Amino acid sequence: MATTTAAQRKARAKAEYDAFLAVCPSRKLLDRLSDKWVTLILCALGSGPGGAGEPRPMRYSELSRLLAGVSQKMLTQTLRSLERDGLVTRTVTPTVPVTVSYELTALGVSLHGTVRALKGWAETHMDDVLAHRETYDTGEA
Amino acid sequence: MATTTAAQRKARAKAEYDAFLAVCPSRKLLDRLSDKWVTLILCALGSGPGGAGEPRPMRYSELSRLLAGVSQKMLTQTLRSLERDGLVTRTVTPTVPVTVSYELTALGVSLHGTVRALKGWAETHMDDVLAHRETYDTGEA
DNA sequence: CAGTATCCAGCTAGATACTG
DNA sequence: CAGTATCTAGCTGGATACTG
Repeated sequence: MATTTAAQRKARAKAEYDAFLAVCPSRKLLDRLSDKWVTLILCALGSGPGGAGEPRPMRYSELSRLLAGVSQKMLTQTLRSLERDGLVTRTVTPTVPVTVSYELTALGVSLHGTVRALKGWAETHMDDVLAHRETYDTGEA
Repeated sequence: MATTTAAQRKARAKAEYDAFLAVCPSRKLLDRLSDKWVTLILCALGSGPGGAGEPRPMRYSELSRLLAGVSQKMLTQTLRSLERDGLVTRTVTPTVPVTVSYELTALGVSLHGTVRALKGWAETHMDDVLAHRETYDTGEA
């Protein structure tokens, strides 16, 4: 029997990894997470019919349409990395032509709130940031 | 007198900007926010003595020591962009040698919780991700 | 439909040297 | 201390063409 609960192990994990340290693997993970396409894909796959946080399976083509401007290369590459990291699942249905569906895992769902907040912040505070930039830029002239 | 409250304007802003659209300025803002150093700097400046969320002024050299591995160029560049966007303030005290202090603005504080959550998620779930990667990689062999 | 493969322009970011 | 300036290797990501 385990002498530590899952919650205890989580707490220990958080204490042991420190993204401020260059050598820490969590630094590299943070770097991967800090990606425009990661944020947008995770946001998209987490906007279920019941609202935010609920997983919503999406096809490759759906994603490619929703994430305007993403290249095939970046979409595929990002989805693969998310699959590798256990954040999304990739399900192939052998229809003709083939159908591929992507869905958030439990791990992916646990991150969804944060990336959604990031996207939401950018949209909500766009005007503030724009105003600050203008002030800064005219002051520098 | 204004016929709309600040809260109403915020809601409208959020509705008007959509980071899923390639042409939307919030897409570019999201891209800037999606940066390893932005996340770490914002985390650092928001870890006040009373805990998370409380602004904590830091000197350039303090930041450079805490964010292990950051180059002078990246630190300065990132701090400048955060200053331009109104997320941090830069205060120069004319001592000899000069002392420069960076501090989160109210806008910066409003983003702190999210970036801290991102950093925390990476540290907490590092083990899960690592486990998934191993499974994925051995399966591909 | 859902990719894979290849090429390459351009930007990024590290290293290095210098300064008020 | 807190930068600025410069150079460049190499990685990123877009464009393009092809496939099961």
